[in-house]
Amino acid sequence: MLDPAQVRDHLDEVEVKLAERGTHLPAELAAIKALDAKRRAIIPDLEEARRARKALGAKIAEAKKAGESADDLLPQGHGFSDRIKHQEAALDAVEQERRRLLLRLPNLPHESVPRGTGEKDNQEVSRWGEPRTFEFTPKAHWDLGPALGLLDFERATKMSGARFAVLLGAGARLNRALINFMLSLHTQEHGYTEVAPPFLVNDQALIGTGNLPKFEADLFKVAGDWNLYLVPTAEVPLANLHREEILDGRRLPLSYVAYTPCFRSEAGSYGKDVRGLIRQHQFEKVELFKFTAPGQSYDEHEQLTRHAEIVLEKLGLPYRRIVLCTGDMGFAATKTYDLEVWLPGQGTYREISSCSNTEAFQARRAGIKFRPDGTGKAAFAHTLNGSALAVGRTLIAVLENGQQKDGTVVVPDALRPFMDGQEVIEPRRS
RNA sequence: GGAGGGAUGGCCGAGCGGUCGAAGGCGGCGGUCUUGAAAACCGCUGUGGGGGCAACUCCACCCUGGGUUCGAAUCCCAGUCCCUCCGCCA
Repeated sequence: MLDPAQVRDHLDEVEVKLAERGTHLPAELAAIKALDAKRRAIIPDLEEARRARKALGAKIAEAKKAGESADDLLPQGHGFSDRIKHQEAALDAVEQERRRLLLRLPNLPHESVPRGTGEKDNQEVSRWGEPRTFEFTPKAHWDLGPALGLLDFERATKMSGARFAVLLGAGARLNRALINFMLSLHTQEHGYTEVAPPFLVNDQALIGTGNLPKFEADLFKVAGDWNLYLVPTAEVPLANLHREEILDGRRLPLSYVAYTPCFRSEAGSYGKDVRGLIRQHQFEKVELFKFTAPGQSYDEHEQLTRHAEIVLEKLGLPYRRIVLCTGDMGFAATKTYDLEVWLPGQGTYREISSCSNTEAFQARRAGIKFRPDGTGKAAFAHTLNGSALAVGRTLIAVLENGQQKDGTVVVPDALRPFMDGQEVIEPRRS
C-alpha cells in the first residue's frame, strides 16, 4: 500500500510516478485525498463527543459513590450514544473506502528504474557465461525430456489437464537435486534461514503481499467453505512470517529461504508458452526473502540478486541480468531485476528469476515494523523477494545446456552430490 | 465429529459494571550502595492516532466483530485461535 500521507501531501508526484508505470487513476487519487480530508474533519467531533460522555459517566460515578441518586444526571433518551455511533459509523465507512482504494494502487518505481511502457524497454545490466556452440542442432526440452523418459506431458493431462507435467526417473531426481542444491547453497553460504511454510494461505496474507484484492483471477482458491488459497509463490507465506510484528532493528536484515510448490491460474496467458515446462499451473521454486531497514534495502536487493546469480554460475548456465522498466514491473515492486537463462534449444534467454524490492509496500499492508535500535518509535520495514531459482526452468536449462549429440545429458558438477553421484542422464529404461 | 477450559501490557498473572490504561511479580532502563560486579533498596518502563517548538495534552486500544448500559477488560450474542478429554486419521 502506498503511504496515505504521500498521496495526501504529494499527490502530483504520485500521479506522475504512477503514470510512468502505466497506471492512470486521477479520480481514485483525488477520492483518496478527499476521503482523508473527510476523516480528519470527523475525528475532532467524535473525540469531543466521547470526552463529554466520559465526563458524564464520571459525574454519575461520583454521585453514586457519595450515596446520592444519579437519576437527575441521566441524559434524556439516547441522543448521546446515537451521536457517537453515527460518527463512528461515518468514520468507519470513510476509512474502509480509503483503504479499499489504496489497496488497488500499485507501488511507485524507484528513480533508478528506466522509464518505459513494456518489455521492449527493459535494459540489460550484465551478462555471464558464453552460450555453448553445438556441433549438432540442440533440442528443446519438450523434445529432449520426453525422449529421455524424464518428462511426460500427455500423462499429466489425463489426471490434471493442460499446463501440468509429470517428472519421472532421473527427471524427478534432478528436480529434487536442484531444490536441495539451492537450499543448501543459500543456507550454508549465503546466510539464509530455511523455512518450510504452509502451502495454503488466507486472504489476509495475500492482501499483505499485494496479490489481493486485485489479482484474484491469478490464484487457485480451495473449494468449499475455506478462506484459503494455494500459494502462488513462497513470497506470500514468507512476507507474512512477521505480519503484525515489530522487529528488533539491530537484528535486521532477516534473511529467509523457502522451497514451495507454486500454483497459478495463468489467466490471460492463453496461447503463451504452451509448449514445455515454461508456464505451468504448478511449478516449484526456491524463494529468497529479506526484511530490512529502509536505508539498507537497495544494497540488500543487489546482494539478493547476486545470490540468485550464483546458483546459475555454479551450474554453469549462461545468463543475463535485466532491469525491468517502469511499465513492466509487478504491482508491488519499486525495482525488479530479472535473470534470464540461456536456452540453446530455443536459442533465446528466458526468465528464470525475478528479484524485487517492494520497499514498505508490503510492510504497510501486512503491518511489519521495526525499531531501529530496539527501542523508540517503530517504522515500517522494507521487504525484498527473489526466486533463486525457479526449479522447473532451471531443470530445463540444465537439460538443454547439458545435452550431447547422443541424446544424453551431462549433470553439472555442482549438482552431482545431490544426484547420488550421477554424472550423465541416459534414456530411462523402465 | 463430540464434551469441557481459556485468550489481559515484552513475559507471568490479578481484575468479573463506575476515574482501570489496568494490582502484583519477572524482565528491561536509570539511580543509591560498592574498588568493580552481584545482592539489596529507590525511581522509570505498552501501542497507535490527533494537537503543540516544547514541558505537555487529547482520543482509541484488555483476541475480533456486534449488542446491552449514562458508563464494559468486566454482562449478552457471533466468530477466530489455543489447551484438555473422547472419536477418527497421514
